[in-house]
Amino acid sequence: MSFSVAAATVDRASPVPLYYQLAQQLERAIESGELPRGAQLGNEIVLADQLGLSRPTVRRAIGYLVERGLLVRRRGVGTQVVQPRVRRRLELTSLYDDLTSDGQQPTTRVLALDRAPAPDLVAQALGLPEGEPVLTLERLRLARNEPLAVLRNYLPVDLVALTREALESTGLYQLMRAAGVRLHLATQTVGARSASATEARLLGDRRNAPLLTMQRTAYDDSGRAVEFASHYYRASLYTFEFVLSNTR
Amino acid sequence: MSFSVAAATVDRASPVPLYYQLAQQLERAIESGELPRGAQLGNEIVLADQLGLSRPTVRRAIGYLVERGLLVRRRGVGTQVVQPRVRRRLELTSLYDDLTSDGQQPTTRVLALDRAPAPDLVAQALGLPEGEPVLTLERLRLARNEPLAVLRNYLPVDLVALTREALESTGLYQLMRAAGVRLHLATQTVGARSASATEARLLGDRRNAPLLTMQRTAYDDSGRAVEFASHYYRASLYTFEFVLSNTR
DNA sequence: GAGTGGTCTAGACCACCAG
DNA sequence: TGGTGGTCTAGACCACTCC
Repeated sequence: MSFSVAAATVDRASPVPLYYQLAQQLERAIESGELPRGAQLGNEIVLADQLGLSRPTVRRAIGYLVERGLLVRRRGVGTQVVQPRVRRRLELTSLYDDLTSDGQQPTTRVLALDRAPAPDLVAQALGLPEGEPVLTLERLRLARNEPLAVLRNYLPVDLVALTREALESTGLYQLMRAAGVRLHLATQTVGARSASATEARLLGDRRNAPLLTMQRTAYDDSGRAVEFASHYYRASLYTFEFVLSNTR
Repeated sequence: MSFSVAAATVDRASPVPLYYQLAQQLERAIESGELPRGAQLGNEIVLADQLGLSRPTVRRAIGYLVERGLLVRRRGVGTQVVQPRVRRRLELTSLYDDLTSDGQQPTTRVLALDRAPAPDLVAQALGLPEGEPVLTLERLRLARNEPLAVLRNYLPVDLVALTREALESTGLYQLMRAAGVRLHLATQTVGARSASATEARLLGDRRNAPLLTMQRTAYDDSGRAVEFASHYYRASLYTFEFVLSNTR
């Protein structure tokens, strides 16, 4: 059975690209179960016709969802829904955003917020001279009143003005975006280690408890390094999930 | 200074898509340092002209590299090289492939290879009835003669014929590909925990040593689940690295 | 205003898969 | 053999950035 996506419509007056409007509508249809696992999407040319779009535009929308693992295309066969229960692909979002959208009521305690000379590793990641002052930030993140992670971030001093109040009521990435920083790219390293006594105390866990660690360098759309982060999470409460796909 | 990519050529007789040929040549130029960090790529229309390609084809090649974090495009400005020292994006490859390409001389000891009823978690991941027999596989992976990870895999019984010999001389994914399985998509969860006494003994590490864990369900291009894996790695020897990008 | 990438179109031909 | 996606072309117009 080939599903008709007649419900989809695009708004040509909107500044949002047509392919993206279509992709979002398809994504919603998949997440709502309207397009169940295995559903055929129907051939691209007909689809384009129904929507009043060209085939390349429709293909681009489909390609976006294929890339994110929601659809599969097979030549001679068609396009099908792969994953009804979608895990969101690990995206360029913050822990705060993720917890909020999961309804986990994140809270934050600012442990430190000041300017300090950049340690070697940080200076190197941000492309600054060693010892250059950087905005240095340490936060304890809790979810449902349970300590979850310690977040250490380093930012160029001129990037964004931060206050304890702002940081306790929202996420760092939201503040950066509000300050006009457009995050574009990040490289991340995920590992594990045992908690030191200090780390264990902060997290309310036992010494040597397993920690999940993440280091990240984020770049804006000009290629400038705008953030270095070194975080650790209680492994009993947190994991990273993501989708890998093989579309050339 | 705008770099001329006159060196690039495409072979129209090749079955490899033109955009992909171009993308690979650009990637090599970036990795070799021929296109250093910050280099301008030069305008798309001229580039297309020089290469004898259409602009959409050139854009597709560039878009592929933007997606992988090697290039940045800015409207009104141009396309630049972002990352000279590229970390390979976490891709749908096996640990064996990764170690081989890093020159780390992986070796494998097969600890178990048999058919057994699928545990609940495995049956659910593979979409099989509970207790259905599955190919069950446990391997110890070493790099430079040092124990690195224990790999446990579960596969549908009819998928591929495996022998201890084959598994000790190459990677599982290579064997699956050779058997005609086309891996297309995987969902992964990365976490951490402490090693049990048994796990520690296998890895030659101490009890309670931190482990990095990874669970993966992989699908072929028809959307069929073809592998469930539950692996653990010595955290002192292994990390996951990947690039996140924000191209819609 | 000049130059860049961002989007979109309307075709064309090919490769693969199923019946 | 017919239908599907995969690739490619040659344009067009727009939005943004910088001078």
